[in-house]
Amino acid sequence: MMFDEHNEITDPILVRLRNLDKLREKGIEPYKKKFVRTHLISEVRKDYENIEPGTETGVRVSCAGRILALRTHGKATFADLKDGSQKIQLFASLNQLGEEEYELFTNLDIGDIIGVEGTVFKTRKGELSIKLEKFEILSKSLRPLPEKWHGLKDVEIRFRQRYVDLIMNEDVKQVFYTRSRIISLIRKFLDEKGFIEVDTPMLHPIPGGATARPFITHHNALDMDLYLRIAPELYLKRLVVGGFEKVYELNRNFRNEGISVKHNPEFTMLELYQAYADYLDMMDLIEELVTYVVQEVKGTLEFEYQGIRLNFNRPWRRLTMVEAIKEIACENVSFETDIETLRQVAKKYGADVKPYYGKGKLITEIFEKAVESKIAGPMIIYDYPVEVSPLARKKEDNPDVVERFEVIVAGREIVNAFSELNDPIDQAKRFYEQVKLAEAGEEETQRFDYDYVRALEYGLPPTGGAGLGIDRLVMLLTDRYSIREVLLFPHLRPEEPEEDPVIERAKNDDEIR
RNA sequence: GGGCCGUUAGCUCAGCUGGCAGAGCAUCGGACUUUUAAUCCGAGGGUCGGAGGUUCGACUCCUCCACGGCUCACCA
Repeated sequence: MMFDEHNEITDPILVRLRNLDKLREKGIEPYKKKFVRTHLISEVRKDYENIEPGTETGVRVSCAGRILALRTHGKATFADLKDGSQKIQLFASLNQLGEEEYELFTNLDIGDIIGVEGTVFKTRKGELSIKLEKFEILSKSLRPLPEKWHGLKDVEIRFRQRYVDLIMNEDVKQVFYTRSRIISLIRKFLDEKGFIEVDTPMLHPIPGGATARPFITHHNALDMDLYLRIAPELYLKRLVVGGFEKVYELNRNFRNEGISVKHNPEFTMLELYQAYADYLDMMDLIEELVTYVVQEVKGTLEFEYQGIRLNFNRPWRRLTMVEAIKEIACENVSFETDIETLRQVAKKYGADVKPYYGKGKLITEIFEKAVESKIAGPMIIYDYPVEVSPLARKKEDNPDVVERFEVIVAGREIVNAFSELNDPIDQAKRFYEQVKLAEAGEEETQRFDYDYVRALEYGLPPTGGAGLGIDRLVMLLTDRYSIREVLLFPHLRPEEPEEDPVIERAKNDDEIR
């Protein structure tokens, strides 16, 4: 019900629409195009935070921001103003503003965006404030903000209307400042090492570079299906063939898989490739990169993630997959173990063992089910089975495994890296093995990419490559349990449009016109 | 996709074994020139997520649906 028995408007949006109308009746335009401010609120705070209570600086400043609280006391009113940098108290008095302006100020709604001009002073209670001389409504807010004390907690509203979450929850805003910082630190680190950032296609005719189900889309003019990329890997290595010896791409991948606390359909990856390097060089580079970022962001290399103690001091512990299984799960398995035993062990840990799984896949299953989640880390797990690594170079003294490693932190993979397979004949064989697996019924396999093999035929220098999951790194450094907390707009099902009095108003205006 | 849990005023939440729908904040009206979760007086505000069903009677029990959370599976 939007009207009560006295025919008063009770719907909060209608109340605010009425307030908007009142402003327009007074000839005040509530949506301005520009406001020149002299100070960010943080600058005012920085310059005058230390003045004594009761001090009038006489210094004039103009600031702008959103009203988050209003405390009226008859002929004087306090308000909290928040801009992108900080919050400050405003003091408005009838004396200073005059009757008309003062009434306008007390009738502001919480959430309104205003520009102010006044002098800096500190109240007797020691609150740094701006004594208003002038103010201007810059944007009228038509929707009530959540309650000031409990704030916004409803997770669904927080994600659907992230803008409200960001207004209300400073810690959420900090997560995204940190995210931005992490990304720019990574770019800075790689740029200084002589890497160049490149943009390769997001629309792939063949989804490659990873094992995952792709999103399919369609190009109308060419009448062809295209896939949103699942990884940029094959394009980046083509660039190494072309002579870019240090390249990286830091951008989105798309995978048509389940959504969970660790998975979003689109997520951000860093992939980097360095010519004339191998996976051991990648271990060093990744250790250096990650410890640099951790130190810059956390100020220390030892911290807790969700109660798990992490220690990023170098060198990180390095174990082969088989060693890790032995040490952490106390299972003595290897490529020497007969396949039936491997199957039994894998099943024991809950793996869904398919008949066509070879020893390598079974060992990987055992590692993932029995070991991975128990590692605090960071720990480097290396010597991955060739069976699960179709793009990595085989180890010279052991053809069962490849020169590949993953970095595990808090039970999760955050880095995957290897010496790139640069033998075109071997690569073609691996693609054929993937095709055979697909025929055997494996749902997720890599597709045969003829042009990629052709590129290798020209000669890919020995190359080391690595991929780093940015979202997961951000989760670690911001201590967030869910990936949604580090994505500004995590994927959600569409909602039913709610009734919106503002849109109703717009429709009615149209009818009048 | 499976399992478990949740959805009550603008927000945060109560609401017992089925019996008149509640609080705080916000809003509206009034008082108040140093408050800061301002205070004081007064008032209004609900399709109890949606649709069915059981019942004399459903926020409460049952079924289905929607959305969300956690979890398992696929995956990073």
